[in-house]
Amino acid sequence: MARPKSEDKRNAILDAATRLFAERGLTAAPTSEISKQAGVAEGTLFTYFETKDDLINALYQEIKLELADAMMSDFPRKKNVRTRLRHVWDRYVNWGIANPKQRKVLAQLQVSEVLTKESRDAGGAPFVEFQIMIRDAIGQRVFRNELPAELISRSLAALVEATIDLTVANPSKANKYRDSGFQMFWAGITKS
Amino acid sequence: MARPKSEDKRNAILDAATRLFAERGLTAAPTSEISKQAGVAEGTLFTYFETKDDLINALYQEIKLELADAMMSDFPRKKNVRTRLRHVWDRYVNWGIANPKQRKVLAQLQVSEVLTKESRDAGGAPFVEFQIMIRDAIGQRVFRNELPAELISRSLAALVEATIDLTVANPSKANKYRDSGFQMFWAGITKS
DNA sequence: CCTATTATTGAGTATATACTCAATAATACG
DNA sequence: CGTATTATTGAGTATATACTCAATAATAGG
Repeated sequence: MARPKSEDKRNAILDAATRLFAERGLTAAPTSEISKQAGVAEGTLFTYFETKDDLINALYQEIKLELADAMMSDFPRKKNVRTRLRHVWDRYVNWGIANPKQRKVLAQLQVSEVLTKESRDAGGAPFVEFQIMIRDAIGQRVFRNELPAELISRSLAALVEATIDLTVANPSKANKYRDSGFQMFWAGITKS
Repeated sequence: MARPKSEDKRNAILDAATRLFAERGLTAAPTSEISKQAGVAEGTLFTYFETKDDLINALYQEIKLELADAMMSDFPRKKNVRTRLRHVWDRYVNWGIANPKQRKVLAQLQVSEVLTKESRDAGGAPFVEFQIMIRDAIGQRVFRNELPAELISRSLAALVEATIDLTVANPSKANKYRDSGFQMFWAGITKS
């Protein structure tokens, strides 16, 4: 294996793509610009990613992994469900505020037609521990009766996203939004 | 004014665009294909919409208007807040199930970079009555303290979207999903 | 029925951009 | 070192597509 690929260049390409996709959208960000901003020749981009679609799919998995890492680091496995959910909630909110471009790209990718089923599956993989927690809690009847697990995960994600948007628009109320948002979520899923 | 434009042709173009955008995404649907499916020459498309971006912006406003009409028709203005919210909830869910393509296009448009601020404002206009209802209810302390109006609207939208997705995946449980989703929403926003 | 005006057509154009490839440079390994 | 292998470069290519425009058709108003 003579002359290995550089992890740095790969990351530079993914970083530049994140910036440009967030600013201009997936299709309005040409590979020529991405490679220029990454500090490599355009041809080099294609030694790291066979096609632009491959780059997009790789970026999706990368960002999902970052998000999962942020959410699940120091996860308090021994604490009760509410504490664990609050942990995930806070980490997710913090990540979103700190990484607006990643968040914007993710929003575009979720609805795009270029993501393969494999990418979607791979993107979900880092969240299995979270999903297992939800299923366990359902088994232990922590939540309102008959609530599907997917409804719970999706409402968490949706309320976090709304919380982040509000916080970005009005940063001084960050703590208030974080609390109200979680209270609303928790009240919605638990028994009255 | 010799030879007027045809409302039918305009609608045919918007319909074809909806289909193609839903199937292939905004940028992968060429104007040549849109006009072909609409049964007009490509040049005709550009007499109805100056640019493709204009077409996209017009389509956005059109779909938002349809959705608002569906949600607010027969709106029970005299009934209590819960009943009114449930009305909106049910209509929104029904519209989403009946109009999967419109819903998919809307999801793409919300995160796209081509929507102008004017379009976003115009798209929100048909929902003012709904927004006013929320603000009134907040004034009357119907909801949990300190919940921002935007958090309420967004969580309704998000939970409806999740409910629709679940229903489409498992139509026999439509009624169950519709009920659990709304219960979750209502429990989340009202005082315990 | 005339005619001024505007819609319709579709072949043609200008432009953008994903991807290629021959030449060159770097490096792992013997 | 020497060399086989692979990365790097960037000018060039093939292709796609948004938009134009001259010719033609339709229609409102007189």
